[in-house]
Amino acid sequence: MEGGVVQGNGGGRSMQVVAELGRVLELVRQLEMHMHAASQSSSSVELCRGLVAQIIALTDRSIGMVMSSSAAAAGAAVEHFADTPPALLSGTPSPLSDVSDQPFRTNPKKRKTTARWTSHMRVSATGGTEGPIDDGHSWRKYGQKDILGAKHPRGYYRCTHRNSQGCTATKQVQRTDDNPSVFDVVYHGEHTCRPAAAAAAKRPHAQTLLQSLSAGLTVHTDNNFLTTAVATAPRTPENRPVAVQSVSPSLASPVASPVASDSYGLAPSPCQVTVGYRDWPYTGDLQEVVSALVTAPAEPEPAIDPDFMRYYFEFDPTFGMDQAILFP
DNA sequence: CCTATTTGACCTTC
DNA sequence: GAAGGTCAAATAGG
Repeated sequence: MEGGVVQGNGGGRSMQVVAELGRVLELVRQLEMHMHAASQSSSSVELCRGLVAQIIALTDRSIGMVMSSSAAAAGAAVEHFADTPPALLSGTPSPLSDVSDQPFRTNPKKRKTTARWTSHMRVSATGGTEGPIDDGHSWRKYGQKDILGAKHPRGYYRCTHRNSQGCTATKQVQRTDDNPSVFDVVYHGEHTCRPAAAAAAKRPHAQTLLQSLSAGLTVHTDNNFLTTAVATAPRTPENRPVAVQSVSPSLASPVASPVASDSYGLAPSPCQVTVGYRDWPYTGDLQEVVSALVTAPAEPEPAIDPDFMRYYFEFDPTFGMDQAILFP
């Protein structure tokens, strides 16, 4: 196993949901604003009611999109269920959070496990008969169990470095009933092992990494290198796409974003940035990285101060990006 | 020979 | 007692 390749999820449906949730977020912010004024004005109360109705409708629609895409997920790719580590969550409970607490299938007789699930995702394998994706770690199978009500047995894996390095990470892999080439994978615990030489050797070449990142991010340019990056790539817990991990030298003038989850500012030019995946970072010149990642044609750019480049990376923590920009 | 997988037995929890 | 999770001896494969 471990020879499979993550297939893209098309991105279209995800992007729709992202757009919908973005509007929900905006409405909630407006609601919060008007709620402060609501005690003094009856028109604000009416406004709040209207906003609540819109939020409910949008949320319903988003949930519907997710549910329908899950149902139609035959052969499709990666579904990342509410697994983002707490530190990365914006504090809003996910409507899917129930799912992560119930690995694989709901079973009233199933014993409760200690709440240490770290990740639940659905992955598909190319070829159909191979195991799910190689997630960058080496695993050793230590058991298999037929599960009541499931067509396929569940495999139990632990980190190969459990004995040598005391790494306690484990995962469970099970084919879904609907589509045998689609696997449910539950990860337990965090890897504490050092990546072996073999794993390090799997690191893609810089150009490959950038190409992969380019395929996984929707990046737009606007005037003055204004860019927007939204992660759409399938990801594993170990390798979340990261828009920008760090900027060096540090920003000349970080600017507070009008939207809390966004970050933008002026970067000195030349400037080194680190992008890529959590375990596979790539550091390069900002301009080079941006041009490598850009998928939308650039607007004609007005003259800017050659010593600075303005950049803008949209940051959506719910989509598994670790961080947008590290302000000094 | 070494390492990984298989599989029945055993353990834990409900 | 049932179901899920883990252990460890037997086996397979390089």
